[in-house]
Amino acid sequence: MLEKSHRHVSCETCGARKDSLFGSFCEADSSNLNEHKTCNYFKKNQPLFIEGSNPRGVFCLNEGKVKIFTRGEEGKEQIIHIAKPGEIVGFRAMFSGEAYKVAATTLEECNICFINKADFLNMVDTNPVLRNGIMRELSKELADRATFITNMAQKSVRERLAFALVLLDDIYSQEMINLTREDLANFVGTATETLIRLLKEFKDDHLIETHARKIEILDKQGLMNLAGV
Amino acid sequence: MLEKSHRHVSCETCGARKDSLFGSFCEADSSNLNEHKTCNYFKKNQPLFIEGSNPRGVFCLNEGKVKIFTRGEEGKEQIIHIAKPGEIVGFRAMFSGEAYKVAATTLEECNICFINKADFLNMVDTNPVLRNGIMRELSKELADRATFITNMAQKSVRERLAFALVLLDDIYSQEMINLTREDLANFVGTATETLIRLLKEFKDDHLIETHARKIEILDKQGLMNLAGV
DNA sequence: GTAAAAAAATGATTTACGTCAGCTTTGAAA
DNA sequence: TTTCAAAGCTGACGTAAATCATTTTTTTAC
Repeated sequence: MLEKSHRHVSCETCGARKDSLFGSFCEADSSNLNEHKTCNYFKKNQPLFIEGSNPRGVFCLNEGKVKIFTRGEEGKEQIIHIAKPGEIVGFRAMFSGEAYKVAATTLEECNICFINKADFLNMVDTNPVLRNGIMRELSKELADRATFITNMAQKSVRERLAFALVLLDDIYSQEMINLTREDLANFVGTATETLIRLLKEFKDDHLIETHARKIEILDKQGLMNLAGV
Repeated sequence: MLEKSHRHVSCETCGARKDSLFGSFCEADSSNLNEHKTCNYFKKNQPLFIEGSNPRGVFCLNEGKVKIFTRGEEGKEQIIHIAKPGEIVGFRAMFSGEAYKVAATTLEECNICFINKADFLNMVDTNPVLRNGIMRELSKELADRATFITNMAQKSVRERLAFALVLLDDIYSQEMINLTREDLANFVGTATETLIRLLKEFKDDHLIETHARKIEILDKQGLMNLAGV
């Protein structure tokens, strides 16, 4: 499935681009973008960047998913976001002038384009539509994270898991959710054992079904009710 | 103390401006800003804006502090940030094109300037230094919130309280921390009773002293160690 | 296809923290 | 200065969820 896409993808014809911040690009912009990007294959569990390193450019997901996470004291991951094709990863640190505070690692085999810092910043500087898109994106994410914080503070693990499954169902759209139990626990913010026990309860309640690692959502509305959304 | 500042403040001479996103403004910019702002007095516990309302402009804090919060299911507040003089509040929603996802309420008597949306956006559009400052600010806050989420997920209430007190000590600089126990609990993400019990433990350990509502930090390094920072 | 390693699952136990209920202190307004 | 509601504090108690230990299943790599 990745076989076919494990090659150079042109921005002009990239299906993922249309959903991205570059979606509004005219032909000239797209072709310019295409000349300034490189196209790379990443295998599963391969880091795009790690905490503390200096940003050299941005990553544009063409195929596959990427987890964005920080590490707590004992190195335990807290997954902040899971990025899907069309998303641009790593652009926040372009503007802060600081090293990465988060890390990004592939969750599956991925096809990812890279645009170096100078080229990207130049595009942002000269393209008001892109710039506004980025500011809108930054603002929306800020609001999302406020909700995330509130959920962590006030909801039970059961409610947060239900909420996470609903979010993941959108991210994985037609596919089934395919994360290790540990990654899922690190997204929900709980212990792996607790997560597994709750998944079983959700199965008993016919909200989900599991196929080995994969999770199938049977009753999305039921999960939303449980999550209090 | 507020008496003297409860009047029109000029941007050209505003002490708080120098620490703000408008800090780099030249004389012409400052005077332009001054003409486009209104200066308002807010009493304690007065909302600047509430969740779900539509943004009409931004608020520039000249004196006093403001809490930024969301509400969970039963209306319980989760404080995301406490803004101090020099900070500009409410500018994120300017770019997202959505209603406020958070609310802002004064924590004390405040002197706050208001710049309406069109004027502010015009400044952002025409002033690259301001714009870059805003993008930097948005990015940094995004990183801060990732840390916040991780703390909520992985740290104990005791650790989070220690961390919060260290943060608040910076925000309140020379003054003592002066928040209701409930607000402090809503910042740490815990129950008021639990917060009070932990404050007592911190007192017993000579990390803090309380003077009625006010909290004095005795051993900041000790708190940082406890917080794991 | 098989072996080894990694991940998932289950059980037993502990505890940090939330909730409820009642009492005391504080500070704003009359 | 007095009053009274709001805020602060304390104790008793229950439970959600973490931790640790072990077994079973799945995945990976040869």
